[in-house]
Amino acid sequence: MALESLLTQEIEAGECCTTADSGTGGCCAPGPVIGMAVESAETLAHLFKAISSPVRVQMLDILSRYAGEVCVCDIENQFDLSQPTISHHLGVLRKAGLIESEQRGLWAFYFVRPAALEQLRGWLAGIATDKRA
Amino acid sequence: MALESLLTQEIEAGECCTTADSGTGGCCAPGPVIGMAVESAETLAHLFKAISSPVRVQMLDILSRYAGEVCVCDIENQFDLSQPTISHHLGVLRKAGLIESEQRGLWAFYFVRPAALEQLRGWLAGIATDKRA
DNA sequence: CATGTACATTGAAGTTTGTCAATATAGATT
DNA sequence: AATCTATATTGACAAACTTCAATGTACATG
Repeated sequence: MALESLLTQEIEAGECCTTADSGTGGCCAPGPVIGMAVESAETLAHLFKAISSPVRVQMLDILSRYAGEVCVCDIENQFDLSQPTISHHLGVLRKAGLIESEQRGLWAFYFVRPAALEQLRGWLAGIATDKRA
Repeated sequence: MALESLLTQEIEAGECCTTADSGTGGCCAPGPVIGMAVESAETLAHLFKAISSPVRVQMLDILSRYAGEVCVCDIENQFDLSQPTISHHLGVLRKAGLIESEQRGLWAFYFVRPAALEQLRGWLAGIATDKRA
């Protein structure tokens, strides 16, 4: 209730919100109430973490442009990194569910998985932005 | 040229791509050619990294729901974390350009910045997904 | 001005991440 | 079978991240 009032009321001097200090020692809203589900946050954060490296951003970019048609050695050549490191980054993206691989003969071909991306798009679309900034 | 051919040609046995070993010792496409600009990747990765923690995902969620109207102490109460830790996470989001703060008397009110979010939305929208998965 | 309150910064400890060298695996070639 | 080639895994180390206690800052109040 603290927050709902905040949205419509002016803040009085001496209180940071309307239900200041409701017994628990805190100044404002009590416990974890207003946030999203914790598991959702963890799932999303895990996906974002997988894309939180420039190398992996570029990998996704490459894989999306040449969907399913670049072998790991092609990807390897785009970076100044060792083969195990490339393999590691692909593994991070794969374990996060963002990409998938298909073995063809001696080579592995990766491609982007739509489902995971859709989750990110959906959440980002729902993040409303303030009017003023 | 290696990759363009890959998209239309079948892979011959014994080669992972059509221009295999063009003198440099590699098997496929040479140097960094097919990827996006490195700075773009770094910028995007930096933004994604800022959202790569469950705490910060929840913070963005809260800030978007109660845009510009939650003080730090409100946010603080939603987590089982110390005040400096909350301040740290807000700082990460702020330094990444995802949120901004406004001081009102004794309290600080944060709100989401549309520009940064739009960058992420734009890139994610451009990541094409393969037909098969 | 002295004190209290909201928030930020600093410093330190434990954990995670990025990277590579070395090694393993598995399919292809001879 | 022996060898070669593409990719994955393991182990190790440095860098970065998360967290908290302690301290600093700035506004507000008595």
